[in-house]
Amino acid sequence: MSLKALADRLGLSPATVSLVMNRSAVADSIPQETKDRIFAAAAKYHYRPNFVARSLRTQRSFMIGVLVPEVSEGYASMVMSGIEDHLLREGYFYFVASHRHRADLIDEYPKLLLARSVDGLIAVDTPWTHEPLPIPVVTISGHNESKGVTNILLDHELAAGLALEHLVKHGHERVAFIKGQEFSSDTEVRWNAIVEAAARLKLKIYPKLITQLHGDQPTPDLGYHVTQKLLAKREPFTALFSFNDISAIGAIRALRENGLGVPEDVSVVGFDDIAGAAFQNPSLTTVRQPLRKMGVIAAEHLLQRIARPNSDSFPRLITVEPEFVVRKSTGVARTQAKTPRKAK
Amino acid sequence: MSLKALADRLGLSPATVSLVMNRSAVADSIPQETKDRIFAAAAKYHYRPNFVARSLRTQRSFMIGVLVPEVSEGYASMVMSGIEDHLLREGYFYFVASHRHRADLIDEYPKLLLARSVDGLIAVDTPWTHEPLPIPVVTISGHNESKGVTNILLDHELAAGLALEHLVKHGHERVAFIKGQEFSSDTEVRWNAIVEAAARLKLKIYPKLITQLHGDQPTPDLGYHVTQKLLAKREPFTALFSFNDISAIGAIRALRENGLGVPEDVSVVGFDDIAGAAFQNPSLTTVRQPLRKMGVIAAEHLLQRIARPNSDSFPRLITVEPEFVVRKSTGVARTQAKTPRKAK
DNA sequence: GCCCTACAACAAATCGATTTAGTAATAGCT
DNA sequence: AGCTATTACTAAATCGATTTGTTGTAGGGC
Repeated sequence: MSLKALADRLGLSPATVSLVMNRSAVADSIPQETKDRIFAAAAKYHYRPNFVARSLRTQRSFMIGVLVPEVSEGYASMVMSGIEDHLLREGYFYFVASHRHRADLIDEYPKLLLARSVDGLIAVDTPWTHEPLPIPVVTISGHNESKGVTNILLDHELAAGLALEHLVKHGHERVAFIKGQEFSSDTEVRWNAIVEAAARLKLKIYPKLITQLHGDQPTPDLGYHVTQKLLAKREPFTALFSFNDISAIGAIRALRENGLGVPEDVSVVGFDDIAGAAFQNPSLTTVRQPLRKMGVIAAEHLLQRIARPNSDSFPRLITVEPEFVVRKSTGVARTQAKTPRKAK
Repeated sequence: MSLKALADRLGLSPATVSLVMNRSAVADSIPQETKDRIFAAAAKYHYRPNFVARSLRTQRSFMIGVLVPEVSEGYASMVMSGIEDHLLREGYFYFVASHRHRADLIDEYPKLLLARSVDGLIAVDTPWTHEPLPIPVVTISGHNESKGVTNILLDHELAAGLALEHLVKHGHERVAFIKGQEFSSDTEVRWNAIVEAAARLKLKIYPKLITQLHGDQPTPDLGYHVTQKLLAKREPFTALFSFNDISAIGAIRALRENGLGVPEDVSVVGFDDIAGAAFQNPSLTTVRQPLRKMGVIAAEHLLQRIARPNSDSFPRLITVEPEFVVRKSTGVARTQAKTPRKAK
């Protein structure tokens, strides 16, 4: 049922019907009786305006593009959940595209989405080095200074401080670190924050206790392997601060297999507080990112920018605060750091 | 840069440029030299056809709607990952809408998506009782007989058989069951398959050992609570077969808190094999659903149906096979089922 | 009786592509 | 020369809405 067909049935022109349906100011002069007739007919025939046609005419599609590394992974999907909440409430739909860290896709998808006439773009955990786009862009953990981009970032200084304070307070002096992958946009900022917080807390960082994740699959295996290698160095430590919960889970397994108890021998701190963190065994002490909230904030700011196009007065940076969640994977440091026994 | 603008620069009509760009048969008579000029200009000015305009004219949007209960949850996001893989490869984009089991949204979203001119719909783990839609619909674990719908279902008979055979083989005779929520479309079918397989294997099912999940949040808490209640009955059992991995994880925690070891006192079998299942402690024995693959299959069949509209010869039912994954949460049954001690 | 304003509605252009039904010019054939 | 066939294009309709700029008509003021 098109506008024209509806207008024909009413004996009115499409223009009139459109004006009334959209509550245009021009329709003020149209008597209530006629309006009611139009609304009644629209309801009766289940008229819904064709969005494609409307988009073509108004140059507004009410569609948003969302770029993530991978949908089937806790971080991105929590953020998406927040994004969706707000967008659908406001009458928008969104496309999801996951690039799996492939540079060609990170480059191509925004263009494809643009050709689809999306009104705006949200990039989650995706490095953003694009030329300025003709539509508003919001990044979450994007870490960049591109023109026209609103960044939503965690306060990594606070995050690092909370985690290290917790460890220091429990007597840990030899702390191992698992850094994030090269490609992860949080990696560098997070690490700098850790170095800074450690200095402030007079916690010495031992280069031999620093490892880094490699590989782009979001599985605990990465943390497992990296921890195995760390243990092979036989460099004692009483705590481990992991880049994310997924890796922390793998790390715990590796520690266990090497005869080290968590938290008796080694305290483990994760990052993110993904859905599964609380239900690990032991439950994971971790730095919670307000992921859903970050998604909501991203959507809100994007829609605000869409509503006021070519206004230059939008925030470039929005910081959200982490929360430290103490669970069972951390405890008081052993006086003597234990070296692993060989895994049987 | 529109088609018209491009045509103007070339001194040709939009018609010609469109015909050539789309490699229409009508353009066969156009000399290669002209075609090359057109392609060169298109590349030079980065011409990309406006999808909205094209959709309006051709009545094909190359957009798919995907309906899920919740994006931030392992089951749906694994399936989505498979769906996305295939769709983007074929030049489609997709909208995601999560209904969180709200009946009004389950009813409304398909209509909204239809008004958006999607070419097809995939409903994941969503009961489907809609009137026939004018576009192809594929459901995953939808369990229904609606007209015009392609169903993709797990072979629940096989799944139940695999799990119960494993338990029976290990000497389990008193097996507790956690059924799925009322609203989950898999619940009934799965349960029927379990009853059938149990009969075949001469495994007695004790009504007192049957519990059911309640609540629509995808957290282990549901499994935890239900298992607490089960234990409160002080009805002995040596194994527990849970509706899904998430609940199994919660159940394990409840068992532990009541002084029962997994798998020493109680063997636990999950369902789905979500990403975290392998990295639980103990790692979870579970029935693996090929979720990504189910997503891919759904997308494939949907696109096939879109390619051949008003053909009635499409499969109504596609069955995929589960795989039984033996890990560390199951073992040989205790000769004497142990009753829980009070949690301290 | 004439002009002006307000009212109620509509015609037509527009968004950017696709696609059918042409047309003009040249070539080929008898 | 006259006819058809081919070549190389193009005009115009169309998809379904939005929106600007009219157009009659009725009523009010003088």
